Amino acid sequence: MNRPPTIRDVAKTAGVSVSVVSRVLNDSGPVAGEKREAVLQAIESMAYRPRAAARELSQGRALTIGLVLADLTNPFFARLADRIVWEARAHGAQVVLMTTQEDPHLEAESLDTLLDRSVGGVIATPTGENVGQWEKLQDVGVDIVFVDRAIDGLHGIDVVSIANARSADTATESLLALGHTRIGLISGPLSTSTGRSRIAGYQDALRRSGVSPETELIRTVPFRGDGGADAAAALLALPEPPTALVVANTAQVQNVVRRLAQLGTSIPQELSLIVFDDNPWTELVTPPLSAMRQPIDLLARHSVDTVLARMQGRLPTGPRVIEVEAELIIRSSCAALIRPAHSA
Amino acid sequence: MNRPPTIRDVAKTAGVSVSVVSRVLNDSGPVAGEKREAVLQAIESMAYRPRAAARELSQGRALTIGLVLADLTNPFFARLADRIVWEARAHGAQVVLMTTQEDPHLEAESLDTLLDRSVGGVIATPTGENVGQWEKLQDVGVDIVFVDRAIDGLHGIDVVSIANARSADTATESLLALGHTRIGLISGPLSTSTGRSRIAGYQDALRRSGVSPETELIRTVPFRGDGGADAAAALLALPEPPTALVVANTAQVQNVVRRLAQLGTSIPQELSLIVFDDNPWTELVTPPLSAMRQPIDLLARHSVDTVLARMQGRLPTGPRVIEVEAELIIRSSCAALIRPAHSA
DNA sequence: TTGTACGCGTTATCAT
DNA sequence: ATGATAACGCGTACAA
Repeated sequence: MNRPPTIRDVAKTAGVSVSVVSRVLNDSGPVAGEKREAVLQAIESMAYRPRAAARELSQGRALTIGLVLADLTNPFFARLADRIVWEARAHGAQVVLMTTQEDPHLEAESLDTLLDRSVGGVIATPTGENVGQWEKLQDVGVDIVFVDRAIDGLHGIDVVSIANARSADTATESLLALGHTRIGLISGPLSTSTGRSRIAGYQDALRRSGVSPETELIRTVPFRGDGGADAAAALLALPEPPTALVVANTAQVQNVVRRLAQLGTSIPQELSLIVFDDNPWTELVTPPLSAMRQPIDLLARHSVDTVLARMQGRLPTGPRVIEVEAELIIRSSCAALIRPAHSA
Repeated sequence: MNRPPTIRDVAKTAGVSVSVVSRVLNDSGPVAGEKREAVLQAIESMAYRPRAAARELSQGRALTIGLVLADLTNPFFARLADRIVWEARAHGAQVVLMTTQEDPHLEAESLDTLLDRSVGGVIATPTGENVGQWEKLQDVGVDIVFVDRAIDGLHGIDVVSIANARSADTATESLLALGHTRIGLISGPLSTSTGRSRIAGYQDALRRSGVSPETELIRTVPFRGDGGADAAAALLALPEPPTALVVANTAQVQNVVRRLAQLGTSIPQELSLIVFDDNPWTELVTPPLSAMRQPIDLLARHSVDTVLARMQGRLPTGPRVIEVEAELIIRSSCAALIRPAHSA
């Protein structure tokens, strides 16, 4: 139980004043060469480390990033968290992690807590609610970056995501190229830009091929719950079921795939399938699934870069919107349409 | 950019002194009923929230838990993190997350950082190195709980894990019951108690059935890298390959399964398989894999309970060791041995 | 370069 | 028994 040395201890043994020590620590002013040496020496020998709490208190802001994710059970978010922690560390920033479990109430609580902790910035996958809360955070100067999703009613917030419209377009197009015209789409809530963009991309691809999008083939489901699985089942139960399916709600991929497996739907014979987000297991299932691979490391890098840049005030005003490309990985879950669907 | 109210602001508008406010806040002393009301009122109306940094600074310790995990890419750790964050939140504690990527160097860095942040406690899956660092942490009064793994050379540290020996025993026994006698084992490093215990359990089960454990069938591999996959391949390349395999290195399950899939080893015909840790995808692959399910929520709950209890000094001295039971989930990756192996 | 006030919640001391 | 006051913890930043 040793009391760690303080900056004053260092100053004392180095024979200088605390300000000098602070100077060399943050390189925030001129220090005589020898004095600097003495200080470095003292720091080294005493194994001095500045206390984060003290720094935060005086600066009113911590070099800490609040990471507010939906849940770590989802491999996509888990890997995102892994990379974000990694990137943050590389920049000397810490990450305090919170999960919303897609529950706006929990999200609200988390935001309050982050306020208490006076974090400098937040990277989040918002639930879509709590607009007021987010604004309050902004109001006290916390920099916010939404990653993967953005929500309505909130302006001036940086967003890092994949090119959603283009990705959905690409996926849909590849299915069209195989002769499919009845292509189902399971996507995220319309309250998120992600959901809307993916639907738009899907529709664009369809129209380009002269296929008119049908409402019954588009299902938007919440990020959490059995919605995705149910939607898949419902689509298959349609009088004229789709011959191909795009699961563009990243959070629901697992549920949908599981349900499909339970239903014993033979893939790709009965149904061609493309899922959003490529996981280690997508190639382990039978058949290996074609997937839109999201460059998670890029999402992570850009989010961290953006928050940190904002925190250090080295970003122009006005929201920064970054889109990275997803890549279609072709495996064995898509087949050419043998028996074309009745085109009504 | 509003400056949040301080405790003195609250005291002022409530017409009392700061001590009174502090009293009601932490309920650390008697306060007259009406005054208390006034204070609560003021807090409410001003939306006052105490700054965490100030509290930490004065107390020298934060109600923050450092969570040091190997990596979140592994679904086991990801789900563990998810539950730990959840449990911590339920107790009003925050979690700062760091990953070691199984690299002792990164781990050392993380520990330093945690020291700076004066976290009250740490929950970790240690790499096995940095014994000195861990001791230093202990020395300054940070409470440490190892979860899932424990390491040698470090005493007086609380450990929460599954009953490793028994689990390996159970898995092995179920294979023996199917007639297998040449059962391979891929386990974690011998430097971890986890690795050793699982091997011991495996051997016990074997001996109980009159089968003498053969060294060539036991492979210990590091938590990271291709070791697990290579070990699996090596086992299958043996002159007399095993007819069943237990993958008891949780961190390597993914690698092993992937390699097995690449090798086209037909399961369970050529090889019966039991893996440690049950994931959403273990039942999605073909065939669905039998697995030892680890009660992740219990691991999380007990680790959080333990650190917090320690932090609040309400635990007797002497390390607390908690073991929870894992459960064998039978699916379709194990079959009775048709053509018994030559018993030499 | 140095001295010192400051930020803010906590707690010990003192007065009522 | 209550409430008020001041000192403390520690790094930062500005004035001297």
